[in-house]
Amino acid sequence: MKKDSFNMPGKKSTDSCMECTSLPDTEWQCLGESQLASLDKCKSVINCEPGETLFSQGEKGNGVYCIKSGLIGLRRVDVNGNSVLVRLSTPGTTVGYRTFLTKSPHVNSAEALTSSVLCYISRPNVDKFLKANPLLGERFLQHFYDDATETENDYVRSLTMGMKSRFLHLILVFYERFGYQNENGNAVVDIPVKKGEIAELVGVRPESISRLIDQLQTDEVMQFKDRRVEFTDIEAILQQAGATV
Amino acid sequence: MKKDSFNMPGKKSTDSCMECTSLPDTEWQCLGESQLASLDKCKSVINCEPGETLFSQGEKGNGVYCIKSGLIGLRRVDVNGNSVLVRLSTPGTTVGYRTFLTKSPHVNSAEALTSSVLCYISRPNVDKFLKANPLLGERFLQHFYDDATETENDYVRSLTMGMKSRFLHLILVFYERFGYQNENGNAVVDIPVKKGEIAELVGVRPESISRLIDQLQTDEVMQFKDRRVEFTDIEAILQQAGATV
DNA sequence: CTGTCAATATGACATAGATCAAGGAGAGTC
DNA sequence: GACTCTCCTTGATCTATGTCATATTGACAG
Repeated sequence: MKKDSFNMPGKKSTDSCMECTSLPDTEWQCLGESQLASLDKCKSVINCEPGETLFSQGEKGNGVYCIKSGLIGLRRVDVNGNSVLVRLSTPGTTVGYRTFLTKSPHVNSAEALTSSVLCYISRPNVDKFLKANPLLGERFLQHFYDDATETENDYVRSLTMGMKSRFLHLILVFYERFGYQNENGNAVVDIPVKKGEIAELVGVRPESISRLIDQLQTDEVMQFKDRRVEFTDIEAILQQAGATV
Repeated sequence: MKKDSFNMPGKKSTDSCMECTSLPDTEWQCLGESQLASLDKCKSVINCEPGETLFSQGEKGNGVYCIKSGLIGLRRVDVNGNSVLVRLSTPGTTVGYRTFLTKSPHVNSAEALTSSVLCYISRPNVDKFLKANPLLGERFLQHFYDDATETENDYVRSLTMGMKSRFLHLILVFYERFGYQNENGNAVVDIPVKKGEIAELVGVRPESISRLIDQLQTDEVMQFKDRRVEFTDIEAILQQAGATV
């Protein structure tokens, strides 16, 4: 539909796992060279535009998607149509692996939030590698553990802290992954999602985020320019991200 | 400190796993008779009074506790001292197993909410059984999966639904586990925790729960007598437990 | 039977977010 | 350059829940 700048079907040069810049961040890294080569042969590379769905909640899992680049959101929609972004997945993360731990269908939908490149590995092939290398399963278990712990943290935060703290926490998470220093030596992040998606991540309405950003700017805590955030009062940010205010 | 009606140190008759009424609900059930006999020898039986702590968040895990009877609450206290009951564990559940999946310390504290009887199995012994019977690990993984899914559900509920829906959902969970029909054919549950603990489970203040119960009674949705709840309008309960009202 | 303590209830009030209704503002299209 | 869309902002108002201070109740101790 839109520009296909990232869709270059002919170009296969970066499709090999061994050359993938995200490989070190993946569970697959524990596979040896020969197994990685075999993975190359059975995987398929997928280009996703923002809004495209990888799988939907309720579907049974047919394979996993390893993120090479981009950003994937795991979304949950409840009976009343309320949508929450439960988790974000960045390059190196494999999404959809949970249905391999048990036989249950997907509880969340996965959708591309930015233009993303993914490698799809079908269920039988995943099973093959899991069997061939027990380490792989352990890695996925560790990943699952980390996800679950993080969700539990988010749960507790949602019950004990206000929107402001949760928002600042989220911004700090983005900063950890994507932040840098600008020419003034100030901490800066380019938030990879829309404001409306921030709202879905914090679990509030977009209007509330809008007003909060307003307040943070007049309080000179941080400055927003489009999706670029510059931290002007790091102390306040760190303090309020942990404390109920 | 209090009456020791459940503390009968001399009485060993019900200490055997094979005779434990909760055995069928445990992961340990997959062990054969001989292994269960060996488990009997290395476990120790613990009687816990309400308020007693099994382990605290931040501690490293030294073993697991299998609940024979009673009720255990997993509690998380945040930096500001806000306490949340993240999860309840009923007989048949083994608590503290998470630290066996990875090497991380406990993220929650575990405490007895009612008089409880538990069997403690030390880390080396757990390791021994895990090695001897791979099925045991699988069962714990399944359990972990279910816990994580439930926490994710709670998380979404906390973001999308009001106190009333979350409260009713909790009551229904209690009903599923402990409910029965009374002489009038009405659904009844004896809530196993204090109102203040209900508040911690729902993630609100005790005063709010107090007022909510008041409202539910005048709306003739349910009647409370001490900890006994009688459902008078099941339709309303089911509907509002799912819907944002 | 009275004092004490924990748990719960009640009332008055404060506030965080939701809701509803308009109004910009930027990107792609004609 | 005007059109339309989606995304975002802003203002007015409403409501759920928190807060704080003060009862009440029931269990147990002396």
